[in-house]
Amino acid sequence: MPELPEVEVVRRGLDAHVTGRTITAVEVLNLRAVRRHEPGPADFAGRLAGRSVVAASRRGKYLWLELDGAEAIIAHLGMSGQMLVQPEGVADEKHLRVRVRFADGGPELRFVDQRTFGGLALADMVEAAGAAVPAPVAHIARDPMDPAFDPDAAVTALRRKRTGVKRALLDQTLVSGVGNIYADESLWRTKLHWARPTEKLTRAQAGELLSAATEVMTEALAAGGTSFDALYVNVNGQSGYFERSLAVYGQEGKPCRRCGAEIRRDPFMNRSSYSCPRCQPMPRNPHV
DNA sequence: CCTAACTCCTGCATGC
DNA sequence: TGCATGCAGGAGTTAG
Repeated sequence: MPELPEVEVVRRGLDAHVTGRTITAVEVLNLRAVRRHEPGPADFAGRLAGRSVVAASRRGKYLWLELDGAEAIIAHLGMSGQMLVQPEGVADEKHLRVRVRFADGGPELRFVDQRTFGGLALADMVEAAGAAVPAPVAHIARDPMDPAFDPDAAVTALRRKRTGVKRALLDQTLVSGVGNIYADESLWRTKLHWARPTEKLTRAQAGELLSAATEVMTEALAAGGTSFDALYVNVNGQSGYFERSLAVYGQEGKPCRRCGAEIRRDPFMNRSSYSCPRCQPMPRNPHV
């Protein structure tokens, strides 16, 4: 599932293959893919023709192609979204949702998404907390890879939230970029149970958790991202290799690599949390 | 204002 | 074999 490292891999691919090019035509093959673009698919396609891409940017799991004229194509990959750069004429992917053609006649950009949780939209660039971002991203906190990321402010935000630590870590308005996989990995590295109430966290513990998240995502990025069941691929259609390095996520029943206890899976927010029962003991007052 | 549940979607694995 | 169910889950929306 695309979290920060996977989205960053895609951003780099887009920067290399799309930045500097001029759009000639956009084809929306699935309405749901542009549902966040309020004026509708015709408006989306019509307003993109003739525009130039000046940069590929990212905050957390959001990425966007900045255009001339203070607008951007904002993209969220959801669970299964892919940005593919394909030569014209290559057979359409089964779940091709949007096609973008360019004036140079080179490879086209394809948004492919099986589960359709992702989508594209055209948005205005706005000023938010000293940064220029598309309007729909204004409420998203800076991620740990952002040069302007403020760890102390993030620690304060996490501890102010009255909930379990994993819920807080997944809240993109506090710290962005972390999803279910890297949340579990970060908690394991910090030896914290996912249901630990945030108000019981010391500043030091919250800081260690953020450091662990930064560390694990940095390692994943170096490996090209994490991938399962071939749903996530980078801009050229290649999967990452970080899944081999996961300590707890998806490892139910396997021995903890630190203590040997069997990794457990708990239901959490209609999904799963993986943890080591010995390294990450359940708190006395779990916040489920 | 705050937190948590709900909802969207497709494909694969599992069970009866 | 076929059908129902569960699971993967990010984030906007709604409810309390």
